[in-house]
Amino acid sequence: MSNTISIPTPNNFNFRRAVTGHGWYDLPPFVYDEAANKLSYVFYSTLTRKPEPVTLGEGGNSNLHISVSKTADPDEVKRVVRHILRIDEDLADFYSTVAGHDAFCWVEALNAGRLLRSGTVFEDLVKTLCTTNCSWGLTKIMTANLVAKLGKKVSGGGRAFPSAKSMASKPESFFREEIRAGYRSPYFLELGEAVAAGKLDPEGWLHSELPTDELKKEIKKVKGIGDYAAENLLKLLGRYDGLALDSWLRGGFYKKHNREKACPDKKIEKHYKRFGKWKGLAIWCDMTQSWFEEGR
DNA sequence: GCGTCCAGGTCTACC
DNA sequence: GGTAGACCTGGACGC
Repeated sequence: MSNTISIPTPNNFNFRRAVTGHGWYDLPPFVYDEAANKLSYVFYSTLTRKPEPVTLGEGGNSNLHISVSKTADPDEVKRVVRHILRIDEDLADFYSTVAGHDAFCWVEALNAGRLLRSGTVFEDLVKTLCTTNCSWGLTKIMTANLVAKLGKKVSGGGRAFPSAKSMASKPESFFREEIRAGYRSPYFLELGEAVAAGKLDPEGWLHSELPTDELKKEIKKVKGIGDYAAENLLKLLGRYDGLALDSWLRGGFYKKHNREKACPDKKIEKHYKRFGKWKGLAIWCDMTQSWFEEGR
């Protein structure tokens, strides 16, 4: 790497919180150096037709510094980085929605609410599938295996997330035995084949004009994607209408708002209903408040 | 070291 | 629409 690109960031943008406000930074090909506050990532360039490593860090004066290879296309790098860190996402309406609620007064002050996402919707979809019905530890194992065993290698080290084509080229047994995906194995293969054949276009969901309910139905057509997974992906697409309830969020809600007792999901829905289309982001901020208090 | 149990979200069959 | 059981893994636990 020898070129440095700078891009300006909004006033309410905090690099460390934009990276660590969501667990994705812990999944390859992301590598986060907490001490240096630098985030490395490898994306597959559609222009140079090869994996391009980037390293992001704060540059001062509201700028983000990006270290890239000499061969990388600067405009493509900027586009990918802006997408990953959601630099162009306008959270003003979210901040004004939560501003009137005492428990959320910290949210805007600490620039919370930017959820790190991958370079492509396909990558986020596969990673979301890796989060279903398993521990975070197993999610990391499956993601690491996918990158290590199927991702295109960078000459200087590191790998990109595998393409749909490379996933489609492997038998189901590969996902079962090498990725440790278990019963999800046929789902990975089916997804890779559908995207590689052009029958499914996850990237199109990013700018879909479908109402969220309709888009959720489309996303749920992917085998292995249910309510939680679809709503989680919708959050990464910038739609926060759904809570994406999983056991971790439910447990956090019981602890914080229900005297550590389990309750029906409807009660959780009712609690966040006041935040309207932002309720999915509101519950995420509410449940991760301690992360910010710990200095993330 | 081995066996057992559990958590985790979705699918399918069934009512 | 709601429910039960199966799916599969890693980790915790007891022996």
